[in-house]
Amino acid sequence: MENNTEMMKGVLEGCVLEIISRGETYGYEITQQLRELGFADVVEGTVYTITMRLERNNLVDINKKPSTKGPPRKFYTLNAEGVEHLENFWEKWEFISNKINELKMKTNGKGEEI
Amino acid sequence: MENNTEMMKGVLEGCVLEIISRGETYGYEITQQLRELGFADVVEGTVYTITMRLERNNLVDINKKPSTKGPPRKFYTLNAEGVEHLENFWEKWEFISNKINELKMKTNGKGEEI
DNA sequence: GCCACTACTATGTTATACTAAATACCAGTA
DNA sequence: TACTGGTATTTAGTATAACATAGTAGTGGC
Repeated sequence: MENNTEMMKGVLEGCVLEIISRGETYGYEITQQLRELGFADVVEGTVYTITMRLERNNLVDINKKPSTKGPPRKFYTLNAEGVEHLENFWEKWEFISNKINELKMKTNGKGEEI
Repeated sequence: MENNTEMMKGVLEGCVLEIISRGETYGYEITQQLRELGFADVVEGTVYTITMRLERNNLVDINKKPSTKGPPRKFYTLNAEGVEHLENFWEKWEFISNKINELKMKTNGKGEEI
């Protein structure tokens, strides 16, 4: 699929939060998980700007650990605020995706259902 | 619901295309329809920037008609390219919203389903 | 005349994802 | 040793889209 970047705005950060919520992880691994999940062309730079933002907004705790495969990793876990933020994200997602699916389902005329 | 504007990026234009596809309509009416659909805080300025963009990208035909209630209205209909663009939008939406819902449904661990 | 509603336009701001490049650590190998 | 490739983070700059806000204009009712 071609260029989805605009449609990813506002949701990619939520996806990263969700991934972190499942267990301590770090930027490089998050990128790979996103790719496995089907967001094939998400690149590292994008994920790092998000994790940096999460740091700046105090939604994560940080834990630096050495790696046997390269430079040290910065592991993230969600703090209380992060968890709240994530719940909030899913509520927003539910709300908006429902609205859009409603719009999609409705037929012609001026609003009658199928 | 508070601030969803980032999450609307990339989808609002698609919603406007969808509304136009259901019959000739104009900016002010599109705004009201979006509000009725639940996108309560979409303002006129936003819709007009979208319709201007649709014009610029040649996705719509334009038909100016007088109104008994105010200044003339610019009625839009989708042209062939606009229809194609709309179909494309819904494909992207299906793709991305499915991915996100998959992510939402999966539990902890490293990828096992519930 | 004044106000409310209808209707469009234009300017500047902000947030977010992307591009691209630089840096760094380690292991294997020629 | 030097080189390559995979792992891992940082940062500077760009593009895009939605938003806020203000301005312009036409109509009808008080």
